[in-house]
This record gives sequence, structure tokens and C-alpha cells, in this order.
Amino acid sequence: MPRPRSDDKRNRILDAATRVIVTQGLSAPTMGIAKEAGIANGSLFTYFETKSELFNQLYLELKQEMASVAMKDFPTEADLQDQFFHIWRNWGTWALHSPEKRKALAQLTVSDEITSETRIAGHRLMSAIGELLERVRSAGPMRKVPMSFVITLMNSVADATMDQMIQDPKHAKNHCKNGVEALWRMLA
Amino acid sequence: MPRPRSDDKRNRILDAATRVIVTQGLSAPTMGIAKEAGIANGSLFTYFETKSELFNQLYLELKQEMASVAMKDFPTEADLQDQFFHIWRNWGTWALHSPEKRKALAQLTVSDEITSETRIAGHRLMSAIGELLERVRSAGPMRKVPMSFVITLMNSVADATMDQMIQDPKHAKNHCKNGVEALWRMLA
DNA sequence: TGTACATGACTGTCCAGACAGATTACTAAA
DNA sequence: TTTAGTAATCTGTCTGGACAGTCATGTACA
Repeated sequence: MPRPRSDDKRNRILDAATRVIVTQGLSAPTMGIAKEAGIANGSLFTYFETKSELFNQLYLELKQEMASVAMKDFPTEADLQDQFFHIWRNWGTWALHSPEKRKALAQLTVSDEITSETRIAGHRLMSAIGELLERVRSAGPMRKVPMSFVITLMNSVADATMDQMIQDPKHAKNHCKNGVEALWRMLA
Repeated sequence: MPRPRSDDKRNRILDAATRVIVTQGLSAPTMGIAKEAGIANGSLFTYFETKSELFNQLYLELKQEMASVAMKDFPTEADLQDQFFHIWRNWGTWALHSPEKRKALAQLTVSDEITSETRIAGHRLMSAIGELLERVRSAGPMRKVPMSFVITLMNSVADATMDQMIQDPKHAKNHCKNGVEALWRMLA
């Protein structure tokens, strides 16, 4: 057997990319990412064929994390509103603890390096939340509004909320509550 | 007097930039913008010192247009909700007629080429709408929520609405109504 | 006729990705 | 346990292309 590729190194590259993207944006040289990860820039390309590939993988990784964080300790038996508040709190906590990951994800989301296949795969990761949202939508004032619109709305309110929490962490809990209540008024 | 700089040419550059940004993103070569505007690439730099400068100017120009479109035929005497619906309809119409400008503006907004001074100047252009929004906020369930948060929320709902309208123009009017009603439930 | 704009070839810089040689993890025969 | 063999990764230098901005020359307006 030949020399194996290390998962650890792959993760170090993804982590490094996250950090570098936050400070330098998506135009950051691969060289910088490699250096930050503690490897030669050439090695980066054995783990990710192209820079674009790296960004797409990172997008999925971050989206994945965001989805699984949201569902942590999910209260299966609680009522719909409590379930929603739960997810919201999880997101808030995550945003406060990993502001870099969130920033990087935001940059990747608006980038056109991310292919539509990657985006679709990303959506699939969020399907559990989508189903929950669907149950809220179909019973409220937005029952005749396309689901895609409702998803977009939820995402933007969530984003705005997390921004506010990060910008003014002292009242984070309050902002979190304000955000989810605003969403709830909108769709329930 | 020497040969004068032409305002027309300046506008042609800004228009060209809008179009090129939509199809190629902000990394579009200045060469392409110049060609699209029908001038030599060198000339672009007599009108805008740097590429960054061009983008900042374009951002302001678009923001300006968006603000003035919003206030067109403003019903000074109507009640608050009607005034808001009016603005919303104007935005919708604009989005349908100038989808390119909207896309370009969206790209510029998230770019870090746009300085904070430019952003502040951009906000000033929207102050009329801000004051209106303030009157709604201070009388509703969000009266204890920071204005900055409310502005962000309005912007995201507006964005989501316009996206939906462009994506499915047949039911644009409906989507427009759905959007503003969602906003209204949220803050009034 | 002077002054500023217009032009497009040109330059210096930057960077993604290739490459050639060094290194490593692992296997299997001795 | 040692050793030789193998196939992959790792490294850092190198290259080819792209691109923002310059500049020398030409041109048009007052």
C-alpha cells in the first residue's frame, strides 16, 4: 500500500481556508491557505484538484455543520413553536462561537464559484428544517405562498439575527429572541 | 478650453459595468467593461482612477436610483401602510424593469471593494425610507428592537420579494403583495 | 495653439496549477 | 526482524496567462 492521504490534513486545509477567507476574501491566494495549513502549496492540490473544488467542498462542510448544529438535542415531542425556538437558539450559539465559519459561509454562498450542484446538495442537508418550516407555513397566513419564498425569508431573518447578535454580543440573547419572534409573526 | 470630459461617456461606462458585472461578476476585466462601453481600456481610467473607484461610484449611482424610484409619486397624505405599499410597488416595478441593475447592486453590496464611506453615503440616500420605517417600528411590536436590525430585516424581505418576482414574473403582483404583507405582519 | 482627452500597445505583478525529485507508509519476501 | 520494492504523497520552484494601470502618441475642442 502506498502512502495514505490524511483526513487530518484535509481538515487542516479546510480550517485554514476558512480563516484565510475571512481576512482576505475569496481571492486569497492558495499559497496563503497552504501556508496557514502548514503544508506546501503543491500539496493542497493533491487534496483538492482546483481552488474551486476546495471552495465547493468547504461550502458543503460548513453547511453540514450548520445543519447538524441546528438539530442538536432536538425536542421531538415539543410543539412546533418550541422546536423552532430550539433550532434558532442553536444557530445563535453557533454564530457566537464560530463567527469565522459563518462569515466564510456567507462569502461562499454569494460566490459564483459554488456550482448549482453544490448548492442543491447543500439544500438537501437542510431538509429536516425545511420540513419543519413547511408545517408552519401550511397552517398560517403564508399557506398560499411558494415554499421557496418562505425558505428565503427564513434564511434572511436568521442571517440578520445572527449579524445583530455578533455585532452586539452583550444583548445576544435578546436579539435572538427578537429575531425568532419576528419570523414567527410573519409566518404563524 | 481643452477637450471636455463627457458625462455621456461616464454613463456609458457605468451602464457597461452593470451589464458586465451581471454576466461575469466583479472579477470581470476592466478591458471587457471598456469594450462593452465602446471605448479604449485606457480611457476608462480617465473617468475612474481605479477599478475600485468605478465600483464605488456605480454602487452609489444604483443606490441613488433605487431610492428615487422608491419615492416616485409618493402619497404624502396617505396613511402609513399605504405609503409603505406604494414604495414596495415601486420597488417591484423597478426590479422587473431593471433586473440587471438589481443584480449588480446585490453583488456590489456584498463586495469588500465598497468602502464603509461609500456605504454610509448610500444609507443617507435612503434616509426618507428610514424615517418612514422608524414610524412603523416605534408603534409596533418591534418598538424595543434596534432600528439597525429592523432596517436589515426590511431589506432582506424586500430582496427576497424581488427575487421571487423576477423568478416567476407571471405572478409578480401576487409575490409583491405577499412580501409587503409579510413585512407588515412582522413589524406592525 | 494649448490643453486635456483618447487610444491601444506595453509593463510589472500576481497567482493557479504543473512538475521533477525527495520522502513516506506499507507490503512481502528473505 | 530486516530489507528491498512500490506506489502514492510532499515539496518548492517554475511557468504561462491574465489583468490593472501606465505612457507615448495622436486627436479634438475652445
